[in-house]
Amino acid sequence: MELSERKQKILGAIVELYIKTGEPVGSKSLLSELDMSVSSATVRNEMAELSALGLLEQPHTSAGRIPTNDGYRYYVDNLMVNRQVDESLRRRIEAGFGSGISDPEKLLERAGEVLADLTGCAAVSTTPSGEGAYIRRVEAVPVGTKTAMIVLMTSTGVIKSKVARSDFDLNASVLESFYNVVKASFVGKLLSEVDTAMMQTLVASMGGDVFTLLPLITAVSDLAQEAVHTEVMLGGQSNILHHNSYYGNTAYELLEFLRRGEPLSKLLSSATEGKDVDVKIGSENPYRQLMKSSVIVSNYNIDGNRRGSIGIIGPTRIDYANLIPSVKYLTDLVGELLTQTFKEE
Amino acid sequence: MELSERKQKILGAIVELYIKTGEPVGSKSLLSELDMSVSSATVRNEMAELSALGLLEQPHTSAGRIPTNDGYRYYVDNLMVNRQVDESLRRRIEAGFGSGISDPEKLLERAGEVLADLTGCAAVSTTPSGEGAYIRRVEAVPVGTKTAMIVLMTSTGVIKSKVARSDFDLNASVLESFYNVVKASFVGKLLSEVDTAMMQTLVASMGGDVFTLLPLITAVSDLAQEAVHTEVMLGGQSNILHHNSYYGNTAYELLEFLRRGEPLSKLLSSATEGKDVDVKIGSENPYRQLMKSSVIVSNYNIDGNRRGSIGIIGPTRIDYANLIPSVKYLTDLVGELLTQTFKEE
DNA sequence: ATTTAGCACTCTTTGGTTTTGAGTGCTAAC
DNA sequence: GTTAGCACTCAAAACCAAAGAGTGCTAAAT
Repeated sequence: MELSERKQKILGAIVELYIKTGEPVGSKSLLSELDMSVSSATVRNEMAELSALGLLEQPHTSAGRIPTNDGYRYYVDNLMVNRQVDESLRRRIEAGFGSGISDPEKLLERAGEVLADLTGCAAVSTTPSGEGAYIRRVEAVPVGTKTAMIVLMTSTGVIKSKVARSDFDLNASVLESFYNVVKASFVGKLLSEVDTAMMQTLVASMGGDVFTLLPLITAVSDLAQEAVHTEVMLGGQSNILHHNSYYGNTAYELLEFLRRGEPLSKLLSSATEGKDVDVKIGSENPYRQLMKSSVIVSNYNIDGNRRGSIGIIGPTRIDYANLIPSVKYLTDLVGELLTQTFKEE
Repeated sequence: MELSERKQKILGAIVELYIKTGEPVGSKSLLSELDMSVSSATVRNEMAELSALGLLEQPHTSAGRIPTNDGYRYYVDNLMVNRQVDESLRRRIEAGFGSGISDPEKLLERAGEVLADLTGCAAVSTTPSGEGAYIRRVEAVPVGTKTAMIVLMTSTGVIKSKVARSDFDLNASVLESFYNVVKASFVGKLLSEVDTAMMQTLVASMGGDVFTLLPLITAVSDLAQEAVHTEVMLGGQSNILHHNSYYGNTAYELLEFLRRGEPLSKLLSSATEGKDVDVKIGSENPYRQLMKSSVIVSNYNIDGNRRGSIGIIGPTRIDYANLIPSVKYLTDLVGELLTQTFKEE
């Protein structure tokens, strides 16, 4: 869509003013913000044309204009200039991580909280995906004569644990054969390789040990499954109230929607293919509950591989110019932290 | 405070009716619920007296009565009969835990979610306190030539991990001396014994190894600190909206308050000394933000020792008779699950 | 001494009416 | 193409009246 320079200037100003004030923008109040040597009537004509193009709309006939989804989209794609993440903000972000959290789950949770505080939006973050990660180590720690805690650690530093209960005494020799099996069949394997087929052939090949070891081995497999799954975490829910106090009762619906991790997970993974930062505005979102919200998501990479996402959810009239860079900055930082921590030299 | 039998009956009925409907209870509507052979005027007189005693109040002169905090308190202490947790509810609770989550942190988080869903309130839960727990095992897993992931497991099944970075190569002999130190000075120790004093004497006694081992040992100590700390988790925030849509704007304030773990933690630990289930009503709570809320908290025990708490936060007009037993039931269940899992036979 | 019927009074809620004012679209002149 | 002017629209605010639920009080009844 081609717009005259003047139309662009007007559209941009309306979007920004509306983002700032939340009030529909009228031709006069727009002029007082913008130094243009034209009259309000001229602006009105332009606004009428922008409306006809579907970029602006009116809540009712005698009100000012607000941007439509397409209006925001045009703004984000063509008009907006990303603000720099300024020094003080950077410091706040970095301070938010405090001293070396190295558990990735905790780190990502914290990242969500930091982002939520910073942006005043709800924030989502996912733990690093286990795709491509392999099993680095497995331990069996006896906690009783017949029970042991199985601990699995992946190459991405994720640690999962679970108690396994056997019908037999877990004496030294049993543990030894357990470690043998683990060493032969699990350590170094990709998490995704540990599936039911693999387990079946493993069990078939085990012979006599199978009864004593089965519960332990099963636990290892369970943990591997768990570690592949990315977990979705949500923070800053209270911020939604802040925004949606206008929107009436949708706040509850939105919060309720965000509680369910599964749709969120889809949202994050579908987003941001290829692009640096993905912005979905209002009805561009695939879920009814997000029709009035915008979602800004970015991926973090560990060692150059995309491993997870961090994003924020806010009203469509969100401060794109400032927040998109913020999300990007935080995401990159998280990627760096994780890469550094788990770099294999 | 002594009340005539009739006053008790009236107060109880008002509390229950108000809890059910949320509307101030008038003398007539009360009579239609209650089969008493007196007139509304008599009831009015009684109500006036209950008001004078500070058990009832009126939102405005010409409205029905609602219970005051003291009114609720009297009801909970003297009038209420705990409902049984019925079969279907038990099943829902037990189903909520699915198949063997044995990571205590995850289990408690899940418990909070289950409780929130069940009660329609926000729920808080704490991870098992490390007080009295000892260090069961420590592992150092190399992730690079100079970095290792330190994993610590406690007797209560809590697992904490952290990456330690050294200036020296972590070769086999370094790891061996690390394990020696760990075996001698950490394994079997109470978490609370690992403090700065203990660390200082340890470092002093270490001699030449100190430079290579210090980062690793420090990490162990950090993890022990972390493991003593109970973590507070919050679930079901969206439910607060549900209730507080009446209350005006307090919902945001409340949510914002609940985000901060620290006051919550105090709340939980101060509560429920000795008692089975602790109920704090409105202004009985030590925080301004909770003045209009009630908190129902109960402890769970592992092996007979109090280890943490689970509770719900709702409006003062919460269904005490049903929810108090529910909280109790869930708490006991969690205690049992954790006890079973980590029982040392 | 309680209980009750009756009544005047209070105060929120509800709904309708009016006023206000920001903002528009159109027309005609520049 | 731009602008001044003007009639028109419509949400929001202000105002008012009526309705209704509920009370407290008094005086009679039990």
